[in-house]
Amino acid sequence: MVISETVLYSAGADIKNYRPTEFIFNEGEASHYYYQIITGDVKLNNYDPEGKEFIQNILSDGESFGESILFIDQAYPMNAEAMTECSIIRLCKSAFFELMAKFPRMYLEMCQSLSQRLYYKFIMMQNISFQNSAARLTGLMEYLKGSHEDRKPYSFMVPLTRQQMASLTGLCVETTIRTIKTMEKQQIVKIKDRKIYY
DNA sequence: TCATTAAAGTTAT
DNA sequence: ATAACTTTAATGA
Repeated sequence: MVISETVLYSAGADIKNYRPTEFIFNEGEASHYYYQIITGDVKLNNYDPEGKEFIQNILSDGESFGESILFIDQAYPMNAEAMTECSIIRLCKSAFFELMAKFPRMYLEMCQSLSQRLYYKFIMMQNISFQNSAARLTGLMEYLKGSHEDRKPYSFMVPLTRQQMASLTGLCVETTIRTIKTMEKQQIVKIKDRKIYY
């Protein structure tokens, strides 16, 4: 979902800047804002009691977040944490709904955006229940490559660290590394300068 | 098959 | 320099 910045400003939005590792909102809090990233990367995550992170999603420039909970009266089920220096525009709940009411076209786009998120969640849930590390990782890479033009093998550089891939698939880093290595031997991926090409 | 632990090398800040 | 990331190896569920 991308709403033009001018529209957001005239609706009363403001900008907030965040430093890496800073939380934009926390699990358990009530949701009050629609957030849209101007620049930077944000991850939606959870930490289990032992402190191990599970990343729900990673978002970048132009993408929005937090809106899925805006429609219901529920606390956030995850944290939003800045991964880089971030400039984020936010619009409060009431103004957001006024905007949606005023521009049906925008409302439709919002539905499409939510649908897209749901699709991602569904795919990833299936991936993770496929009880085997190689399948989980290919599933993740296949999804990421989906938003990429070139379908050829090795044409897509996975824009994630092994650590992040592990946190997205619920695997541990070491398993991720080993699995990627055997996948390289099987010619499923190529590795160049530590970057993974799929 | 995978997580965990530990130890060490590498890269980024 | 120091933290973050990557890698290898041993061990156990």
